[in-house]
Amino acid sequence: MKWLGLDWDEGPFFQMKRLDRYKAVAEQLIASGHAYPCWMSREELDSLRKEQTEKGLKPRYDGRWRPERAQGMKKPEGVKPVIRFRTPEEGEVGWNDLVKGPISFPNKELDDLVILRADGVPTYNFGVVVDDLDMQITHVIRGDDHVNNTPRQLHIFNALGKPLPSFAHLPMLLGADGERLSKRHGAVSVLQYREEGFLPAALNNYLARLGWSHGNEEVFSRERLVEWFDFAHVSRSPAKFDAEKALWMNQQYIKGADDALLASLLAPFLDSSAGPPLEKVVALLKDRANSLPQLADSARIFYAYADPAPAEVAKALNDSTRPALRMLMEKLAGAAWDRKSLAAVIADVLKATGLKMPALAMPARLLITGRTQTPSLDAVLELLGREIILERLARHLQGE
RNA sequence: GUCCCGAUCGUCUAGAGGCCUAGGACAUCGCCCUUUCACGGCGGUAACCGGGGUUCGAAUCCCCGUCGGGACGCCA
Repeated sequence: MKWLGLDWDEGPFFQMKRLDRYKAVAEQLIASGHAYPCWMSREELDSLRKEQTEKGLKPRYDGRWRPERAQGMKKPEGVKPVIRFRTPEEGEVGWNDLVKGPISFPNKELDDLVILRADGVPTYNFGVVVDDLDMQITHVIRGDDHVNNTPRQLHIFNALGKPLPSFAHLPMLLGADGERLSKRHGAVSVLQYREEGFLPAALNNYLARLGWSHGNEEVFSRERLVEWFDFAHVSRSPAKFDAEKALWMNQQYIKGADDALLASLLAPFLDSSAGPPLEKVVALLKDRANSLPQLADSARIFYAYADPAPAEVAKALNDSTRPALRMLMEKLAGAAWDRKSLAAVIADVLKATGLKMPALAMPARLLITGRTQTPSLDAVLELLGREIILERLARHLQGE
């Protein structure tokens, strides 16, 4: 969350430190007839569920320890009971979901959920209601997978005589394969995107855009998102994460990022200790990278020289390029070292030899950087410096 | 199996009954720019799941089907 720049107002709070509070609320519910102790064992529950499933029924607790039914049932010796909520058996519960609209469930689909375990630890559906109440939560915004928990929580709010918060259920995120993306399936930590060289602002923007929209807007700042966000435009169906588009978004942010900032972010991906100032290199390259590792890789030509394959060199050097490169080398030895002058030197060589730019620039790139895909030759020359350029050209033209 | 929710280009989406000959973005294809690769510019291919209604008129509303997702724990 810190990496993404998402901050919070208070907490964290630990439920284990609030056990007394949950217990007190549970007792209140028991006193008002909304909850009751249940001594059914896990084994009994398991076989009941198995039976129901085999009959094609929904597996549910049957309410056998409800006070009005437990007459004559024998409490097992020395066993602490769990506390169950007494869910209404008739009617239905519903709410107006901020993103999905009206949703309702028949009460007969629900069962009497456990709210407090025998050891006094609250279960999720009970714990969050107490927490939401105590912390004065106004909007419960969570994943679609919680839609089915909402009616149970609604009942608890009602039993406590408290007003309901607003509920909003956001669509699930699916992986490229259409499989749900979650902690338990296809787990991807957000931090993995940091490792893959995403800028937090880019990921924020992409994620915000996934499942929510504001007309045709694609690239927008966090401030804009805050200004524009509304539940009405949250989509109601799950969305697949598209790595290609995420990368494109990242590229938009890399292009617009500050050179010095980018240079500092590159540290984990590149050793730039020997060579030109990384900031200048970044300025030259940032338009053509969609991730930090990719940017680092294209920057590497300035910091780590790898000899080109001899076969490539042989292909690049022929009777017209060889003398042209020699001429370039000679002129560079005495040239003023700024991009404009260097461009003029290159133009001179082209004029004198009659070669086209690519015919000279491609072999020059290969000899100087070991690669054929680099920024403009004059820019590369300027950043690398005279000494290195002359040394590399000489190395390959030597003895020719 | 039961219940809940959903469905527009390959993907993310715009769309609140006539502004839709269905718009934008990513991807893809072509052209231009060009010192290679990118960036950028221009253009193309490409979608309202199916069937019934309602209406003068439906991508938009209703019903059924199909498909997709979610939930059915003393997990959260």
